[in-house]
Amino acid sequence: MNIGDAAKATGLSPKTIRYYEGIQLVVADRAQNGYRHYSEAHIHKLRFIQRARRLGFSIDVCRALLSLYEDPNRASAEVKSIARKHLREIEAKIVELQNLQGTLSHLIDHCAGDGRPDCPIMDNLSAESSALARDDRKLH
Amino acid sequence: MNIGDAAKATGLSPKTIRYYEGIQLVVADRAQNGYRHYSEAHIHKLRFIQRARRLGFSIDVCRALLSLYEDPNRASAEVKSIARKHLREIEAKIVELQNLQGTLSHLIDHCAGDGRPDCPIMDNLSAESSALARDDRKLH
DNA sequence: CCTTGACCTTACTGTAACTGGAAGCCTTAT
DNA sequence: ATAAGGCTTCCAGTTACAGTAAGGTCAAGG
Repeated sequence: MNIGDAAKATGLSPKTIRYYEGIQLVVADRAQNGYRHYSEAHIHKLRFIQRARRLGFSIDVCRALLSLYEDPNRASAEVKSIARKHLREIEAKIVELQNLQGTLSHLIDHCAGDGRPDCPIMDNLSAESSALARDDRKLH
Repeated sequence: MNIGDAAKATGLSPKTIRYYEGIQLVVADRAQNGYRHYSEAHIHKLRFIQRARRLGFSIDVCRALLSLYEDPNRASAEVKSIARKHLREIEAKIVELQNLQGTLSHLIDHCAGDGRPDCPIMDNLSAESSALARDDRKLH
């Protein structure tokens, strides 16, 4: 399998697959002409990584997961611990974004959105004290 | 005001303030000795940017907001539109993360987390068909 | 006067995870 | 023979900075 076929088989782009080789994540064999050659085992690894990336795991964590994947003596506790850490980070990010969402939608709701310059959003950013600046404090 | 004081006054680091000057966002005056000098107007701008960044606006959008901030003839509709676009992006990101959260916490719940290698998380990543791989499909 | 320490300056590198593009070789079909 | 498409490497760009090095400046103290 050449890189183009490997790309189709894994849902990754050839660019990405080359990048993964560059960082020693999945290193292909080479044909006589210099072309990369991918076996089924390579494809499995790449697919594994693609799925892990889709779940938001960083490349470094993918590397760790991949080595656990290939370790028949792994403890599922280790995998679970990695996943839990990732989950906590995702949850923290969600909370952070929800706070932004609350503040922003509140400001947007109070902006006339017409041709005049007066704008609570701007007032908030410039932090002139205003009714909305005060409201914003309540959001915390 | 030197850059250190400006940093304290705005909550930004000197590095960040220099970076903002490098990208022509807020350009300071210079003293005879080459030191940057910040007026109250500079501080206001920097504070404005700091708040906008805290709300998650990109530097490019901050630039646009800043120019609206300084335009006495601005229409609040324009500000509102920018903010709404940003809010939509935040909301999309929240949904995306919540999907990850759902999938991950589901997988984690079904992982024994003991010393044995069997692990639904790994099964999901390697996409061998399993009860949990099937469960995962239901999550969509 | 000299030193010390706290500032300030520029410039370069590194970060995450790729994507895009240039220049050129290989293969296959017409 | 040539054109199309795929492959190769290498370099640059993305975001928004932070770290570090090498060196100039300033105020205070001995």
